[in-house]
Amino acid sequence: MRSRREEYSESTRSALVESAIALFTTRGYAGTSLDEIAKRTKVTKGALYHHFSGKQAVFEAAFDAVETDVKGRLEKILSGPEKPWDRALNGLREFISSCLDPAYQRIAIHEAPVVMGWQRWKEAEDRYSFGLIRSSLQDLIDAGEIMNVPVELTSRLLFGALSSAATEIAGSPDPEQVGRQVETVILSLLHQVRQPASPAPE
Amino acid sequence: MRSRREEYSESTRSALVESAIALFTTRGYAGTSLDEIAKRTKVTKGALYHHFSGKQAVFEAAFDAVETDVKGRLEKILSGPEKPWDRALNGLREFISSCLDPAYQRIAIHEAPVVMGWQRWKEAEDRYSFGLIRSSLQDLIDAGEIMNVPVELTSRLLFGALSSAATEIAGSPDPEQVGRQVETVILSLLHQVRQPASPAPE
DNA sequence: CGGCCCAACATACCATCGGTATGGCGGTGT
DNA sequence: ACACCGCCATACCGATGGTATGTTGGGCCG
Repeated sequence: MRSRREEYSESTRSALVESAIALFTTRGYAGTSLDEIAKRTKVTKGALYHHFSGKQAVFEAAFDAVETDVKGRLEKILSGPEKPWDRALNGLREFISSCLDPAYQRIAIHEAPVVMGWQRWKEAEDRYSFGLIRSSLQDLIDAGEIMNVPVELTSRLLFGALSSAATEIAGSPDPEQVGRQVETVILSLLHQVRQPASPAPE
Repeated sequence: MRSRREEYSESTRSALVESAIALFTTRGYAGTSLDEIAKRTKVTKGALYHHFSGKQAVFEAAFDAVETDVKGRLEKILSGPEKPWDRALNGLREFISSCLDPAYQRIAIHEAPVVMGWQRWKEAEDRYSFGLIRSSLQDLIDAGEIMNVPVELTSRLLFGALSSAATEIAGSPDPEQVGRQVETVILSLLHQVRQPASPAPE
């Protein structure tokens, strides 16, 4: 049972997270003050510190929010009825697309490793988008679609490449076109490790 | 002609940079105060502000130092007498090796994009390690060793993948072994793109 | 219904840190 | 030798993350 009290509390908390996402995205972690976040939410710093233990905690809540969002969309696609290779391909497109979201890109990709520390970031990513990329790769191997590459490491390489690519895409004047280019390059690499079971369809 | 005055000045400046590199590497940008840097160099903040316009400038000087170091080693290898493919291979090994340096990894790879801003970082990287990677790739294409991939974009992907890989290597209990694994995976991807002249995608 | 309790905030304050303004000492050119 | 100025020290300010304490209003018990 949720009392009115708890409703209000949850409401202000999510409002704080929303403000944090907006400000962290535009001004970055260091460039945003807690007073700003509080002011934008129309509460005081006291309220903020009631819900979060500090600035780091606020950031991690924002990180959690954007990651959960992306993870949801990816999971939906990756659990579809298509064949493994097609699911992976759609997942790839969706991930690139997600990386174009300024919030995800700045908070989750760029600032998170620095703010949270690489160790914590890596552990967190295991439960979010990176985890999905890795399991997708594992699926492709299990289905015999591609060669038996080292999953953990290859996932890292892929994730790093895609993250860089996403930044490049977002910074380009024609994101759509560069996006397709990225897809082409990635596929032209992946195609090479694809098992000879199926001859190249395209 | 360098007077004693200038010698002293240059000496303190480089000492400041050295301290900055050490502190930024261990505690990160946000976790390091200018007072600490000054204290470690046995000068005051006044001296620091005489040589640098602010904290950002100190960081960029540190960035410049570590990047110049890596660039020097890479250039030496990449201008060797070997064939393009072998030079690139050696360059790859050297870059991976360089990424294992905690200072280069944390300052140049992780914090720089956040601290300097992605735009400035990208422009700076063009003049350092990324620039060398891109020109190496261009050389391979010019020499007909690999397919005519989009150089700019593929370099970004490579750079991103290698950076992630380097972090993974450095964080592993057996860096040497993971390092070789990275080399294997990268080569197994690139090696397939290596071919007797073939037409290009758009 | 009345009064107590505690979660949910607000207010006031402190320490630290980046940055600035100013002072002084010593090398250097004339 | 004398003035000058680069090199660095000292003192101070405003902003910001964090803390300590005050206040209010909903929930619950008698």
